[in-house]
Amino acid sequence: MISMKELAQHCGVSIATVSKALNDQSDIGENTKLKVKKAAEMFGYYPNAAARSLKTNKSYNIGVLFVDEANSGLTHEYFAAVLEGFKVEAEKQGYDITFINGQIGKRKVSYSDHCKYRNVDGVVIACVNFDNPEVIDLLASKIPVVTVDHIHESCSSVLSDNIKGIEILMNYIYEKGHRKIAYIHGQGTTVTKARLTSFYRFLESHELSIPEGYVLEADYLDVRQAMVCTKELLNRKDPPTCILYPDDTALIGGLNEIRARNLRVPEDISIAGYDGSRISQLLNPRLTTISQNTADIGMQAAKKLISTIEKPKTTFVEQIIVEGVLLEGESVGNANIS
Amino acid sequence: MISMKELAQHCGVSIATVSKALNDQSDIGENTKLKVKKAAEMFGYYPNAAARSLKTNKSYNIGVLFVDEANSGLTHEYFAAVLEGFKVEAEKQGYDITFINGQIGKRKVSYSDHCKYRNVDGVVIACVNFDNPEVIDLLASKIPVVTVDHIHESCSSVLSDNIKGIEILMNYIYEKGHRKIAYIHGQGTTVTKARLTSFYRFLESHELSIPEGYVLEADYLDVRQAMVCTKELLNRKDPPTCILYPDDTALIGGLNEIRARNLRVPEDISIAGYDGSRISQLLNPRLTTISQNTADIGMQAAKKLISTIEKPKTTFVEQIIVEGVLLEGESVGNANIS
DNA sequence: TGTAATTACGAAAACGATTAAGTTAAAAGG
DNA sequence: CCTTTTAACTTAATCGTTTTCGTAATTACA
Repeated sequence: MISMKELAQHCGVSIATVSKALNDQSDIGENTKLKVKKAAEMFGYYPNAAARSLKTNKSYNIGVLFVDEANSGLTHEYFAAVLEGFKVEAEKQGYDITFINGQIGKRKVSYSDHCKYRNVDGVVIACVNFDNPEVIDLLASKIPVVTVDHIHESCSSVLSDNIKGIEILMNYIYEKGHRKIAYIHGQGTTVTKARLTSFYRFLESHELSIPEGYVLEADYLDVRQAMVCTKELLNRKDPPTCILYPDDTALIGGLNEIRARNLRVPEDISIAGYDGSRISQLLNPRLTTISQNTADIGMQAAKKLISTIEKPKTTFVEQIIVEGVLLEGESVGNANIS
Repeated sequence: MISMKELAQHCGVSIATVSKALNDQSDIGENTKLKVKKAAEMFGYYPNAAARSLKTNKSYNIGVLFVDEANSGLTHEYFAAVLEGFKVEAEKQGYDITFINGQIGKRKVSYSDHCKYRNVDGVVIACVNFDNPEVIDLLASKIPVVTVDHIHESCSSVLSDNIKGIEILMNYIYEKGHRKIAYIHGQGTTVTKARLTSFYRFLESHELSIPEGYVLEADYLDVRQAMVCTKELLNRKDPPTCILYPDDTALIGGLNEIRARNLRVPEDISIAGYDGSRISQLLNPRLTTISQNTADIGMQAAKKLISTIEKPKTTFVEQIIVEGVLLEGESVGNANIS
């Protein structure tokens, strides 16, 4: 409301002095600084973001880019949770958050142009499709970027530890005596690759071999596809004793198919999810799943991005791996060793 | 990247001409306009948001304020879905979205100061606690506001039709033969009041009377409290034949309690949720619930807010009511009329 | 005491847009 | 043919900051 000009008048100094005093510049006397700061406090002065941004090329604003082919946006439970963690940390450090999109007014522009238009200091990208040319374009730009769950050579990323996640999960399942383990996995993405690799690696290191057709593909969060895959597995002559799902939601599709056949979980068949979503712990039986520490992932992303923004010279590009934990529910039981 | 100055040089006109041409002002010749616009297109020119905002006091930026006591933020499924709807519509109309919070840099400020700092053109408030003095302060400010699920005399609001929602639901339940209907309702908020009123009104108009203790209070989304309430109801000598829950998530607490007693839904007892959340349709049995049209609520809020911003004179304060629809699942069965 | 260095501040030019007011040239009017 | 309108620009001020450079006053030093 009140501007520097008025503050300056009140303090009997020039505008320049006010600016410098508030920014703690060295060429202002201690008592002047105090006087100005007190007046600013009194009048409830705060700088005009636009003016400051215009002059300094710094907006204290961070862009968030999220595009998935399903256009789920904020309704994507995992992403929303990560973003919430990101938001909390960013705000703590004095940054605000603005969504990046492909428009300026009525005109269609690229994501990177939108970022420049809003002059965001950096961008966090969490999106399924990193092949999108516009996303690639943004990654190639000068704007500091941190990606979530995707590795790119030019920027830091925060990754949920999918390798270890599957490892922990498989280990638990193995210990329970399961040997006939099927994996309905998600599609595309770095995440899928990591999990699948980890899955095969586990099999290998434990000298397990699974029949052809035990590894199936279904979209993330897609209940119907998971159901179809489950049906396929259960129809086999050699059905698995345990099925891994791409995520907790998809699992429900499988669960419904299982129940439709009057099979009990975990007595007749074991199932495991991924994500540690809210419902996973509300279902009956409670799901055994890997809980991704979304709040931490978000926080780490914010910390890294802000560090990249503020100390570009001393911040290196790195991959930050955030471990998940096993949520031991009741959906994986002891295998009937027959 | 390229500024008006450079555009002007290229076109051989003054900066003012460029500005006016791009803004379609009447005192610029048609051919000049065309020339400028073409050049702008060619060079990929877009205005500098900060400069424009500074000069015009318009930011094409909308603030989003969400504070609930649980600090669930974006992980709040209902809010996230509403916000997504809001975002889509706002972006379509050329507005960006920024989260409002209580900080500028390292300093604590009020929400309304934060809004002024970022110079947002308007704010959408969706929060449980409208008694928060800072929220009241913001509502009292000059900034255009639209609230979601809360009525305030000075601004428009978009409301899920809780009156009708409960009415539809009760009607359905009634038609199924239920007469002993219990209601575990949420706490505080305008929403709760509307639903509760509608509930009682229905009873009255159908000359139903329910025993003392059939109406209980439990926090929204609180699984444990819902479980406790359910326990209390089932322990009665005259247990209800149908229980309404504050929301689909809380319902799961009740469902678990019901299952723990080896009761079947809906054969032994019927239950109904509220929200039409994603899981509600994944559970077995599928929930009978009221689906709130979150995308529409968000869209309406955005439309109203932008209209208030752009045409303050001709836009009136109003309450926009968005109807929900009954999602008929299998959780409400025919009452055993005994 | 005279000069150099230091301290504390102010004047003014940016940043990139918008816009009121001024200017020129052509068209219109008598 | 001269004056008035109108059309089509340009000039320059402005939004609220930051920052470079300049300057006055004080202090340090020989």
